[in-house]
Amino acid sequence: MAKYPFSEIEPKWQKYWDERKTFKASEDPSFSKDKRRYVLDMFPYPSGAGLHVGHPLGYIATDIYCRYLRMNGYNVLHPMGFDSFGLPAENYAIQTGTHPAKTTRENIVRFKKQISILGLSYDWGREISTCESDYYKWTQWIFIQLFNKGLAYESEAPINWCPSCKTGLANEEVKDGECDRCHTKVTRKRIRQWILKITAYADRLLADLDGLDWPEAVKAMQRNWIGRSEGAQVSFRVDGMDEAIEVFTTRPDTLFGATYMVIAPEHPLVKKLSTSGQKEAVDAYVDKAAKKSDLERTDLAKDKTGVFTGSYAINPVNGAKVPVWISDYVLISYGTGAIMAVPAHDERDWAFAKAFKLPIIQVVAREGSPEARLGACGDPEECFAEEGIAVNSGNWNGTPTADFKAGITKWLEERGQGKLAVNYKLRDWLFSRQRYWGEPIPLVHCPSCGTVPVPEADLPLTLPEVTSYEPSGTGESPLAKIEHWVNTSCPVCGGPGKRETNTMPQWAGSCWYYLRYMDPTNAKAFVDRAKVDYWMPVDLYVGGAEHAVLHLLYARFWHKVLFDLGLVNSVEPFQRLINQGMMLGEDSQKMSKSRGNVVNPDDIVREFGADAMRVYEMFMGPLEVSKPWSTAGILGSSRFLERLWAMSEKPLVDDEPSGELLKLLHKTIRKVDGDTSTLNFNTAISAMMVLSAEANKLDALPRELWSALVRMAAPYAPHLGEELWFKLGNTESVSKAPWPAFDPALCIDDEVTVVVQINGKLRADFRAAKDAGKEELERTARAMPKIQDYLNGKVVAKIIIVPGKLVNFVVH
RNA sequence: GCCGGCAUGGUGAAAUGGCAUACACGGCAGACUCAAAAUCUGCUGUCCGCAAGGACGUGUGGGUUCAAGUCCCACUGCCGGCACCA
Repeated sequence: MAKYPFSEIEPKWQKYWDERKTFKASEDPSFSKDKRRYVLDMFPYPSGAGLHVGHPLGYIATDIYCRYLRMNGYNVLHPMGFDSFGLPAENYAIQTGTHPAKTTRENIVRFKKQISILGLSYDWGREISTCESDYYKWTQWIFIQLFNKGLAYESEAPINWCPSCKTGLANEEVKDGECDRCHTKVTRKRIRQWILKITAYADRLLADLDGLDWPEAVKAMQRNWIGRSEGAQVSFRVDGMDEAIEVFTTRPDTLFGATYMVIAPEHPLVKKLSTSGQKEAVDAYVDKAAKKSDLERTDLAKDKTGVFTGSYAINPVNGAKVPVWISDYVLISYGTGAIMAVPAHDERDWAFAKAFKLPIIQVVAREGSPEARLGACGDPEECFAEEGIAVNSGNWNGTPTADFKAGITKWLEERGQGKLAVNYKLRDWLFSRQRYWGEPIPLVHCPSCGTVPVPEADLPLTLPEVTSYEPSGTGESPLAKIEHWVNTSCPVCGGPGKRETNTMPQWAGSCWYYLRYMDPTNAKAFVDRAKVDYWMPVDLYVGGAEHAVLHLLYARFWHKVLFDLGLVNSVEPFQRLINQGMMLGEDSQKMSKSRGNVVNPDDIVREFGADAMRVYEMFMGPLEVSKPWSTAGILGSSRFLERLWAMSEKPLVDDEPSGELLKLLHKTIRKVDGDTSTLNFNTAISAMMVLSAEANKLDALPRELWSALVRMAAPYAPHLGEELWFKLGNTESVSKAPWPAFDPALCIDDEVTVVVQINGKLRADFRAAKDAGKEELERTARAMPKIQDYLNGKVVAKIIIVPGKLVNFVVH
């Protein structure tokens, strides 16, 4: 038997789908809301590097699912587009002078070609590309909505700076003190930046995670990243000054143990608190801290450093005078930038107090300890950071931590010296980049009107042509040098103004692309609300886990803002999320050029066909887990498809399949149906393999069985599916055919194997009618000679009988 | 250190608390063939045994249960994330 001619079949059907727009989606009102599905892939950055077999994994999965849904009568929105602003094209432009738009468009063509040979059922009529001005016009428009809502602000605080990418980075883009993209050590730099106030949505970004059908790991990562912590804000009066230091603490119950305070080197009170004697030392320390990178301030510098200001603060609970220190272990960006230090109950304060010989007073004792009963103790030998019972705390002695926290917070509040407070680890989003290839931020700086947005009628504010793409590295983008572009008139007063020269980060375009797919050519609005109501929210979103906090957090933030503006219908954009696992190389290592273990999908398609590659990638194991590629392994999937092809050459008969085979058919439909709907594609394929192997034993195929098998296989191997469907005499795409139905009555076996156990160990089995009663099963089991041997001379203490399954004799 | 996940044959893996290893790769044997490829059939967890059969077996150690890969407790290893966040 010759190999089935996939190299002819596959292009033929791709052309057929393309010409007939088989997968075009429209807002057809005849589909009820519950018969509509929006299935989305994370869109790619069209890199010039080309794909490896792991890249299309998620695309194949969603494609199978969409084809399955269509056959089950759903109206499916399944679009694809390109995240096309980004540094690689810009860096290539710097090297070669080629305009990034040109490189990007070429890469998109290449990318589309490479994925289109896989037979993916996208509605390409909805394709979008974030770097095209008819798209980014609306990215700019949304930015203006954020600006007008007060959610965008300028700042000059020190930021994360990547010296290699020559741009500022958001917190989320820094990993282990390195730039997430290029792994260069991040430094601190003070330049003017645009920041988005994502922290204003921290509580909702956290709370709304609960209702999402997302992997626990991703939800946990976002919860961690948002990092909500509850405590108290406490005010410490500065001795001899009309000033107070505000601190945030999660342990107000340890206030009696606060023996000193620490403010960050950037704290606004640094100058005022420094006494003349300490001024020189303070200035030197602050200067040194400013030069340290975040990495030096954290990972590398576990040894505590600091300097005394010379000033003292008054502890509100006991009036004690405590010294105020400056140290870079306190971060200006968290809480109030100042802490009360309780060395006995905080590891960091403990290390600092030891280093500078500051007093340590224990105020919490382990529950049940002698100290807890006594309410007092001597100098502690180690730091105790857990909860317990208050000691050395005046009237509060004996109070458990939780009660103490609540009580002291109320006590402080009554005296106007504190209140309940919630803090988030999440920082505002550093949103501007000092680079060329991004959306220009549509703002004009006017000397008399301030910063004003570009009027909607003037959007898109397009990128000007430049002669050099090179970033200046000084914190100005290449746009700053284009005078005719920078110099403009103020949209409010008409006077001279200057354009904002920062551009947006790559995340901007991906924050709302899923909305534009619904209405990709709308020139009047970013999306028509009626279309949003038709499709949103996204029912299934599939993509890589690397976006767990970055893209997924940013997009959720923008979506909530759009919701608040009444522009979208849901508080969350992506109801269900699945992270496809990584495809490793044959050596079980991450697939990468440098390791030389990259497998190219073009080669696989040429040798085995796209259908075989699709089926194999889904057959390998669960979608979510990482697994190594095996070119030898694809043979099994290839053989399965070849068997289907060979079976299609057999004559068809109109008789019903024989009893056992009919049951197998219906059980297979039930299995494949269930597993496909839950994306358990590997076990669905396995079930089809079993059915095809059984049916292949016949010389002539029952038409009903064959038709069902072809339709079940079609979402998985769509080209072969169409070919076999037409070979069956059909004249319309199998994607328009109904998914086969199963008869539950035919899924039940008349006779089942019942196993017999002695003390839980399997000793024998027998066949019995499926509905045989307990008495009958026990009688049959007891009658077996082998079982009689085991029971002989033993006392049967108990018999467990599960009808249709087993008989277990418990003996001794 | 904290948070999340994973651990089953030579390999990818399957298994509503009820026959561990379905399906596939690889391997072995056979059929077909002058021969090979392709295809088809059978066998393939480990150990003992000529066999019948038996013992052991899902990272480790405990536990719950008539029965545990599955539930509970403690641990080990690997992967991912966070990490001076008060």
